[in-house]
Order: sequence, then structure tokens, then C-alpha cells
Amino acid sequence: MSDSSTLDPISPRQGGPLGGCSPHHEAWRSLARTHAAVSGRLQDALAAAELPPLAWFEMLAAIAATDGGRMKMGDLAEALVITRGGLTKLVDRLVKAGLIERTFCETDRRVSYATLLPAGVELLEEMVPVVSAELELAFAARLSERQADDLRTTLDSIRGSACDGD
Amino acid sequence: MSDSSTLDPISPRQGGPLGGCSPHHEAWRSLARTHAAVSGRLQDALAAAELPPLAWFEMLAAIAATDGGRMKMGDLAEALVITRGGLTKLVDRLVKAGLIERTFCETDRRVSYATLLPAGVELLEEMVPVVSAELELAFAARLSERQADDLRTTLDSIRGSACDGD
DNA sequence: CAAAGATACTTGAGATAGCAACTATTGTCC
DNA sequence: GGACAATAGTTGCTATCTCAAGTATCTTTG
Repeated sequence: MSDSSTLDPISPRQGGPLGGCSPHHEAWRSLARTHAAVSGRLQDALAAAELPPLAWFEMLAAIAATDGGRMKMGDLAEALVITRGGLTKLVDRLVKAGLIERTFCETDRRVSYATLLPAGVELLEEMVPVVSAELELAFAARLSERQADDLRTTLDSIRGSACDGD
Repeated sequence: MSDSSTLDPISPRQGGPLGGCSPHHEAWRSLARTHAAVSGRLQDALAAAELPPLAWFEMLAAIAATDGGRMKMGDLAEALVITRGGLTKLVDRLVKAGLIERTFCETDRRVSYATLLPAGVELLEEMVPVVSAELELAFAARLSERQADDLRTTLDSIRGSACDGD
């Protein structure tokens, strides 16, 4: 343990056989880092405004984007890309905060909906400008609308592949 | 509570004042969803091969990409975009698994390095093909190398903005 | 040179998400 | 019609992360 003769453990491989692997690999690294960076900024901005975390915003926004202001648990889990178990607990928190409520399906009693309440709409309207401002800062600063749209298209097609090729 | 008159809580706003907000907003949604989808696939592939989680791979890969096979804790935290506290515990796990070790700096004794051990290199070499295969599947299926490179450039510039505009 | 501040890392407490097992309801097949 | 499988959601356990506070070392400044 106190022996320092363990040094130089990897002399044969230095600086790059894995770093510069493939363009796809670098693209992935960039995707992961960028997601983390932007996500972190959004969360910081929300926290600074004393608003709930980003996950709450995404859930409220997802429900608000529907026609009826309600969404099946399963669809919501898919939209937020989290597991059903995780979603149950996330919904629990928003329900406890009075932002949404659980409603049930007449025709299929296994199904329950997360339904937006007025307080949820109100909060969402407070959060939107904060999130939007931060996104403008991150995206608009160096991307044209056209570039942003191209980016979205590219990402969508990657996601398509990721789901298909199962 | 058993009263169902709470229905129609959001009649004034239906289906889109927030869904189709701005191109930047949609690009962000796509970025988040794609990251989650690809990340999930990578983790599934690693688990299926009975290999350690993605975070271990990213740490090993980050260290292996350096010249000396070692990396300062702080730099590592920045590279993986996690907090220092989180990194300490992540490193603890890899150390316990015998993949890396902590080494110390002669000139500044506050600094410690995470140094790759032979077992770590070996494991990394097992993980690389699994991760690469999955990435090829997700990226190569619909993206040319040139598109992948453009994507990386675009993402990098976003990340640049996210860090600058503090 | 000594004290105050800055930097690097660790630690403990709390929050969140995933996994697997479980309940309840619906659909299918003989 | 009744047994078996499939689907929707919830729950307990565990692992991991973040945040804030703490320790050790270095740097600056009077």
C-alpha cells in the first residue's frame, strides 16, 4: 500500500488510441457534455429564481402541450425518458405540491392520467421565461434558427435509429 | 375530493402555446431526449455484456486519453460534468475495483490524480467495442461522417456559449 | 513571517432515479 | 366461461448524485 513502485502502469499506450476513436464517438462525447452543460445551466437559472427543478418544468410542459391538459402515466414516462417507477414518484411530488392531480379512465381502469391543475399552469408560466432566456443564451448566441432546426433534425434521426435498431 | 367538477382546468390554453415555443426550445427537447435514448442504449448494451456502467467507461476513457494515464480530480470532474463530491465517490468505486489508483502531486500536495492501472486498461479495452458498436448503430445508420462532424461542431459551440455567458 | 483568503479534495445528509417484485385490470385462447 | 398471458401502475430496496460543510494545502498581503 505504501509502496510507490506501482508507477508507470500504462506506458505502452499514451494519448489517443481511445481518445480519437471515431467521429461518431467524438460526436457522442460532445452530445453528452453539451447536454450536461445546458441542463446544468437551466437548473441553476431555475434555482436562482427560486423555482422548482427542471424535471418539474419538463413534466408540466409535456402535459400542457396536450389538448386535454392531461396525459397517461405511461406516455409521460416515455416523453420524459424515465422509467415508470421514477415517474410515479415524480408525479407524487407534483401532486403533493398541488400542481397536478391524478384522474382515472372510465373505459380502462388500469390507466390513470396526470392532469394539470390551474396552479400548475400558473407555475409553468413563471418557469417558461426563465428557461427560454437561458436557452436563447445558449443556442441563439451562436446558432441561426436554421442551424437549430438542422440540429433538431439530426438529433431526431439519431434517436430514431436508437429506437429502431433494438 | 370525490367531486369531479375539477375537470377542464386549463381550457384557455390548449395544445401548443408551449409546445411549439421556439426552434431553440425544440432543439433542446430533442437534445435531451436523444441523449437519454442513446445513453440508455449504451447502458443496456454494457449491462447485457456484464460490464460496468457507462460512468466507469467514461472515466476510464477520459484518463486513457491523456498522455500520462493520469488526471487531476478536478479536471476529471469537469470532463465528466459532475460535481467534485460526486467524482470523489465515483473514483472511490473504481479504486475499490482495482481499476485506478490515487497518486499524489509532489509540488502541490492538495492535488491528487486518478491513475489508470493495468486492470483498468484491460477493462477499457473490453468496453470499447461494446460502446462503439452501439454508437455505430445509433449514429452511422443515418449520419455520414461529415454530418457527425458537423453535429459535434454545433454542439461544441453551444457548450461554448453555455460556459461563456455566465 | 503570520494571518486571511483561495484552491483541491473529502465527507455526511438528503433527494432522485433505476430495477425487480407486486397488485389490479384487461385481453386471448381453448 | 375460466385459465393464462399481457398491460398499467405502484412500492421497497439500492445506488448514485448534489449540496453544504469540513480539512488540508497553497498563495497573497501587510
